[in-house]
Amino acid sequence: MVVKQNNSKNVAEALGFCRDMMSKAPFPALEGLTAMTAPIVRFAPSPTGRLHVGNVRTALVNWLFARGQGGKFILRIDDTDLERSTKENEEVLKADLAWLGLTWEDTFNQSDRFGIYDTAADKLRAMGLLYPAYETADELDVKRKIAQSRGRPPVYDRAALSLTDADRAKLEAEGRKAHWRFKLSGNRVEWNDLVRGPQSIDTSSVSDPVLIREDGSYLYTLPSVIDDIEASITHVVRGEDHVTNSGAQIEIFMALGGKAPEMAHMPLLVGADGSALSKRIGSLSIGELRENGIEAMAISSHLAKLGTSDNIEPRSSLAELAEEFSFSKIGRAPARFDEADLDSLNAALVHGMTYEAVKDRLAALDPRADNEAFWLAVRENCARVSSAKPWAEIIYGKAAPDVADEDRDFIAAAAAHLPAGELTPASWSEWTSALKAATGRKGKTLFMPLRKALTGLEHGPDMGAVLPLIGRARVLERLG
RNA sequence: GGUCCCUUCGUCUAUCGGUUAGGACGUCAGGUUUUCAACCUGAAAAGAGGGGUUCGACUCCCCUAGGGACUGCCA
Repeated sequence: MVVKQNNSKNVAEALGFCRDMMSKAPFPALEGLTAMTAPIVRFAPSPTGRLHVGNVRTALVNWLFARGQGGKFILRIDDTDLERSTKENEEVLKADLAWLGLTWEDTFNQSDRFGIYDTAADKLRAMGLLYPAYETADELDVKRKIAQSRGRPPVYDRAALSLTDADRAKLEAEGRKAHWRFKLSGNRVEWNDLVRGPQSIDTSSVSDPVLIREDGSYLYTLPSVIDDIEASITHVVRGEDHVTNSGAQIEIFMALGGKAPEMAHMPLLVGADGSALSKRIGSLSIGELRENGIEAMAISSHLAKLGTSDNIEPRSSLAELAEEFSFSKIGRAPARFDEADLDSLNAALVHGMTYEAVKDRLAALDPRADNEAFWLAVRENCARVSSAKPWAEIIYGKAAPDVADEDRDFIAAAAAHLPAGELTPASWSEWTSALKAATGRKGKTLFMPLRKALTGLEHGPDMGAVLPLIGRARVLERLG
């Protein structure tokens, strides 16, 4: 990949012109235009921790959009912060995405590309768009506080712009190192956001973004733009916490000669209580969810539909979700993420899962559980696949027969009336009918003692299906 | 403080000036399953508040309240 430099100015201007026209055009025209080329999108996590629901939603929406349009999904590892990024986190992150089924066409690490960023930074310097500043973090902090106390917006005053060469030499001699800021145009930047509609950011109300730290390392902004240009990203889809950034980023896109991609900023998720999704839920990692027995498709289904005009219902494949995906279905208000809702969606999904879909996991749970009749009998009593495990023990292993004193004679009679031969799904009703005739018991008093004697529990899957699974030998043993 | 965004049943939402304000999840009731779950049927359940504009406002405008984002040498 190479930074495209040629004709940058003309192209940028032309695109800027188009962009203006488009932002004033009604939506259908824009959608028609963007739908013509297959999108290339990227998900760009920092490997500084585990994926959480907010991240996953962003990844998912990118993936669904790209795949729904026959496009490409690129995984970019934003590891420019060498301090906090680890290879372990990166591996876990990739494993989590793979578990979710969010496969990528291409992946790369920003940490492998510092040379490319250096080249682009030089180019910006040559254009006079990247300037050195020498304020320390503390000094900037003070400036901000003063501005605020005067009721002024805390925007960087560009003092560094009026530094002379001599001033700079002096500062450097004092041992100060420069950090580098991008010089914003001060114009209003406009774009037509795929979920928010026409947007504009007044870049005069925003500080010139620092692109390069004092230690020479890159902040998120510049590498992100460079990579988006080189990877030919057509759509940047992310959370609305990036809306303000977009102003500066679009200007950098233009400066570097790239066409700024289409943008879509989704409302953020909030917690069940309506507060910011930071602390508890924000830390709710996909790993925890997975360990809690939540299905990947339950997570995907919930996250894909939450905050959209579609009903929140389980889907069994990402392909279905991709087919149903549309930016136009996404609302603009923050949506509440409630783990309890995810749990019930998960249960609904599990109730309908086929034996084929769970076969391997059943085998891992308990080899005896790995048969279709068993799964079909117990799945509707399972809120998660792992809930099948105790049923395997109850059916195939040891159950603790629970027989009340007043039922002893009845249970003895039951043993005597068990239908002959191999037990089938029809055996249960034959058996209970015979017992009803023989003992005069009916209803709950007929049924419940049998269930408790055979399973030790007062609840559970349909006995008609369970009885043949327990089998004649164990039935007699438990009755006896 | 400033900028931007948002607000319809508990939750996710439909409505794009005229509707008995619809659906889904959840809840509750009934049915069914001789249990629970599942399933079926039904019910309760909403326009944040206040001003306008209009014959008519959930819908358009303003104010207030509440919520969110940004305002970083984080992403």
